[in-house]
Amino acid sequence: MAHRREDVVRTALAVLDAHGLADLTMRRLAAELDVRPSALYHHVPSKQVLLAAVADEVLRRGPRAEVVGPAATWPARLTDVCGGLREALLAYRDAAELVSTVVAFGLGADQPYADLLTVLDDAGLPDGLAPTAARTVLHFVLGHTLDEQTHLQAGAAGAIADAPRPGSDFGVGLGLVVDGIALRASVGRPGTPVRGEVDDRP
Amino acid sequence: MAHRREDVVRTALAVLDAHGLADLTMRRLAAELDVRPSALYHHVPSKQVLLAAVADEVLRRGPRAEVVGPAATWPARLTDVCGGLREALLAYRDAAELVSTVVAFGLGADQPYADLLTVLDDAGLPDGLAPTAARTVLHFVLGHTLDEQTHLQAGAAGAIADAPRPGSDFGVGLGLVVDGIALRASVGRPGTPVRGEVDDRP
DNA sequence: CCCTAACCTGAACACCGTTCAGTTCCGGGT
DNA sequence: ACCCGGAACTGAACGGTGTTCAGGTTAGGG
Repeated sequence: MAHRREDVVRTALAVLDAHGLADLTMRRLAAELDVRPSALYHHVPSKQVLLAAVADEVLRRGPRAEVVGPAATWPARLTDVCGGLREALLAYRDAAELVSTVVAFGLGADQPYADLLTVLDDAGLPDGLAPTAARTVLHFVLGHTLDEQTHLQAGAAGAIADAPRPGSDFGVGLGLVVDGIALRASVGRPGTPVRGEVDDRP
Repeated sequence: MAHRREDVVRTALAVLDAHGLADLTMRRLAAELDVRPSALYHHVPSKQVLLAAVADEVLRRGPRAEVVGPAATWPARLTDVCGGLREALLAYRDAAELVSTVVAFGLGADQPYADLLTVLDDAGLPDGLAPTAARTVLHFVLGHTLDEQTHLQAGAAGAIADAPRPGSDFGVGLGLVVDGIALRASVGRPGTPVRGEVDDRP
């Protein structure tokens, strides 16, 4: 059939979305491509690398929608980036879990951190605080969205008695972190704390 | 040999600490107990449940050191709880990864969230904000510590060119979140933002 | 027209979590 | 003293996993 690496990654994402991360197995993926499992190793050196590529693909397809322009205040831009990341993760089954582990083990998916750092570099934070702030925001977004997606899918299955997160939780929690950063920034001083709200439709 | 469930969990924790989560396998654990793998299923219904029990054991052994008294301000108590949780996770190899996944999938390890909620209930937050704030703090501590432990162990192995996190990162990042919460609290108003610093020895 | 390089097969290796019928063995009640 | 119940465990298997490798097939450019 003569597939290419691109086909493998795309099909892997399709299997992920349709059957979940636990069912994204090399044998299953090979069957979907009508190929023997060993053939996959001509396109990808290991499953780890494959998963990293799938994570990158999820983020690449995610809505990098610049809802607010580059002229907006940094809290508005930061909130925008976080909302886009969350939507990208919620768009595919188990994507939050996948991206979280890929990020945690440093196998790829560096774009979100880079994006956050770009925005925070314009916030006028004290020296060296921007990377720490970026990591703090990233930990929140990944942790929250993983939590949200897990409970969402648990609710979609038969698991009753599983209290779903209030839909506004993301915006509220993110607001806490953003305001904490704003306290250290030279623009957006306290007294006029920036109540960055995020677009939130389930 | 007549082992009990308690022995299994304790030995599992020892294997985790000595060889890492990837090597904590039912067969390996059985060998360590000088027993056949099937014997483990008389003490534990599945590996998932075993891992949850190990996570709980990690947290139980963790320093619930009440460095500050119950009479201290809530930001000080919150910082104390978070520092204790971090230390508990750093005390055993791969413990951050283990506890993070157990928490994320709701299989156990509820104590940290409960502890955070207890403290935040005294902060005088607007109605319904305390649980959201508790989850936000928990996501930060778990995410940060997982990151920290991963890079720590990557550095301990041969992986050079892996920039370790600055030791003060935890206290700084936590300070951001705590201050963001303090902005919403009726005690510890802005203008006197609480610079909660945490004990931080690597 | 041939040859190279990409692609793929078939078979195997060394693991993994889990199940289950049957065996061992010890402590306590009669 | 005897028996018995139950806890602990064995041995073997099942169906799965990621990965390796020698060899075969095939399409495209010189």
